[in-house]
Amino acid sequence: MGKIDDKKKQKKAALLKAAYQLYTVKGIDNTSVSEIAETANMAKGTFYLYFKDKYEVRDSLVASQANMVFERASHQLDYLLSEQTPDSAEDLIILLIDTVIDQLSNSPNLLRFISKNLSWGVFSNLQIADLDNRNCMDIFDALLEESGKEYRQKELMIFMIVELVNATCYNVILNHVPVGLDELKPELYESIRNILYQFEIKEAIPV
Amino acid sequence: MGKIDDKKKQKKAALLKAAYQLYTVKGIDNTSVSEIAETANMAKGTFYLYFKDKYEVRDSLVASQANMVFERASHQLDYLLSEQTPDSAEDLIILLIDTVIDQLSNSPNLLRFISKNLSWGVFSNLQIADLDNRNCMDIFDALLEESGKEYRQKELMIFMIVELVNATCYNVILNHVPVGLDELKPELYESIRNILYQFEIKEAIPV
Amino acid sequence: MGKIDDKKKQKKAALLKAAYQLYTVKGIDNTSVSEIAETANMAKGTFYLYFKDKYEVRDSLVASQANMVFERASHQLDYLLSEQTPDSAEDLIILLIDTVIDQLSNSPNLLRFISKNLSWGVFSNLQIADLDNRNCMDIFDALLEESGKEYRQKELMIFMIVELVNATCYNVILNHVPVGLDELKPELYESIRNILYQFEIKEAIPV
Amino acid sequence: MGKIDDKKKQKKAALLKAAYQLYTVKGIDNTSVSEIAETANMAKGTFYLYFKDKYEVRDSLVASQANMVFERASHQLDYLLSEQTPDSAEDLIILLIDTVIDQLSNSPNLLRFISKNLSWGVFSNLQIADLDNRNCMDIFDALLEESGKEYRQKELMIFMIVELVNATCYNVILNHVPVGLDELKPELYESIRNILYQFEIKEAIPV
DNA sequence: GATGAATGAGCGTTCATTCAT
DNA sequence: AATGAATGAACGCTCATTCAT
Repeated sequence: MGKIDDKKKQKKAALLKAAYQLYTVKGIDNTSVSEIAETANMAKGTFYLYFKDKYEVRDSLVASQANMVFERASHQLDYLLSEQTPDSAEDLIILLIDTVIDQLSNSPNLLRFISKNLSWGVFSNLQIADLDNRNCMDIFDALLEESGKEYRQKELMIFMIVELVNATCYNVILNHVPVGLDELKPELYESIRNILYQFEIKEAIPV
Repeated sequence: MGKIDDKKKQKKAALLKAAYQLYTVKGIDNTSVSEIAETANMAKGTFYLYFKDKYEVRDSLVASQANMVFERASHQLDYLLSEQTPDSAEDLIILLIDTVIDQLSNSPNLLRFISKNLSWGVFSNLQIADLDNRNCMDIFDALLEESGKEYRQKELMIFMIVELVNATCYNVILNHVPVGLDELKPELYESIRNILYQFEIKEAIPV
Repeated sequence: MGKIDDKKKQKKAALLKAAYQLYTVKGIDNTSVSEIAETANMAKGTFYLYFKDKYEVRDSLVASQANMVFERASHQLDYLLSEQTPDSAEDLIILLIDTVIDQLSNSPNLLRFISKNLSWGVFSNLQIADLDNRNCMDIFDALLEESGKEYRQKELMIFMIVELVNATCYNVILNHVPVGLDELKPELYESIRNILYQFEIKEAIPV
Repeated sequence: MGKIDDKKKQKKAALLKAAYQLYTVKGIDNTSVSEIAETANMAKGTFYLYFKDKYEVRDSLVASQANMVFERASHQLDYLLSEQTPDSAEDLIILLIDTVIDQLSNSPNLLRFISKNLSWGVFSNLQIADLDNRNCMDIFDALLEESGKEYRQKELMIFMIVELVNATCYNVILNHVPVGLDELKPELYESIRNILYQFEIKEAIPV
């Protein structure tokens, strides 16, 4: 019985893989169900045994792809931390963001796909399988916790950081305007530090 | 005959209006030329007398809509300045952005449409008819000039500000996550001030 | 399943038949794919499962129809030869042409269709399935070989004969001008004999 | 009033000229009324003041173009006769055909257009304006008369000659198969002489 | 007479979806 | 479970024709 389930999972995976290739290259609107099935070496009708339509496939893909990015980023972060100690929580967060950006800059299609389809609502609740199903917010939270500092309106703060990163990287990586990624990064990270500082709760100085 | 030209302008305007309604509600990919023509109370063929295809309509709309937003913002800014003097160039820029945001928050469809279709390349070169065809960058530049301060990498700075505003407002206005617009604004404006400060060239303090 | 393949062949045959009817009556330019599908009692989309467009159907038809004519002519010739011996190679060729003409005169639509669409290039290379895939030229060649006579510029000779037959029969059979087929035939055959004689290599008379 | 009639004739002529250019290059089916009017520097609606549809234009063109060919051929023949005397009526006819062929070989579009659209019925009754509105048959007749010889079934004879010339030249000039025009001509003219001889009424030899 | 804006039927083609096998 | 033939609605687009100006 597990064998059959395996086969089904393989079919589903093949469809997802095929769809991802086509979506990122041609866009979802120019991709037909026929093409997805054909690319996955299946008959057209088989597609409908696994997905309602091509939009359900997209939703499934967005979640899994974003998942992978964060899993890889998390592993990369662990690796970096094993080698060197960062100076601060801010450094940690920027390290995390940096590894994410590097992944996206190596795969423009992935960036395009995620940026177009990943809303804040989905993102903030994204469960990361490898990390005990903690979601993205939890991960940021944990990093902030370790700093010993207090922040107000944490979700808004992370939201602003994430949107700033996403929006600027989208243009810079995909269109190379107005500057290159190397030029963007230092300014972007400086701005992130500023945002973090902006939301930091400073202890009243005791008289 | 001016009469005929008038009629043609009306037809074109009707098509643009119809297309705008449909694009904002259903997206351009799910809007057909038939629908646009029907909504504009015309025969399908008439559409093709005025536009090559639905994408030409979109491009025409993006430019004119963004144009309108900036013209209104500019007028609003002039009006506000006639009533009160801002304290600084930073205040001016934030005032400008604030009027833009208010417009967009009053018309979510407009926001959705512009956000989806206005790339940085188009935006930075957008000619504003009412302002002697100066483009958006020129307007920002002029505001910065008046401050008496010097900034490095102006284009990158403006790019980061615009993208931050656009991305955060898109989510907040359209999806009301993670906070409301009233909550976002003060933090957003504080971040903008920080970005401006970040790029400001500080004079070396003479010993 | 042979069953499914059978059904597909039937569908294709039905489309070919429908297209042939429409092409011969209205011409290919005035025949739409919709009509072909409708005439064949199919949905429009089904057409595109079997043919790229209406021109592919035409090419398929031209080949098969011309094929049929020549196969029937060949069989008819065999039959006639079993009953009576022709006096000469010229007689054989004229017999062959006569059986072709008779077929065409019995089916004006076939004549119209073949004449309009069968160029010399296609004709001269037409493979006749029943005759070991020999092409039309081979068949004429074989008949000429048997005569024991030698001909120069055989291809040009056959070309002139075929074109003369085709052009005159087209008018006579379809428009009955300037004479009837019965009146044309003897003169046409006499002309063919003359053309054959014209290209015959006569042995120099030894002194 | 003649002025107005002149203008009308000019418009009609412009439309015919435009249509001829388009028909010969793109074929009548791929030529739209819009294009004809546009090429003739007129509004689309004006076309319909002069012709019922594009097919009426074609019919008008076929007649006038064929007319021109024969007028030119006739003039050319007169000129040649003024320089040298032909040996016989057969020579005359072949000279006439030769001048026609040369015209057609210089203008493949004209050849394609005439061949496709000129049926024997139209041809045989074609009135040649310059030659006292005698038709093509009359011209051939006159040439044959001068020979002093008698021919039976003159119309059939001319029909066979014309069709043989037309069909062979069409392929040779437009497709260069199976031989070139230079190779075709001597054999074609020899065949024409044979056809003329075939229809010649030979006097019974008095005992 | 001349115009050209407007029409809308019709084209070729695609494709999501169904369903008999 | 898997197939893929069949469907037919809908698409983008063209164009002959009309008619108010």
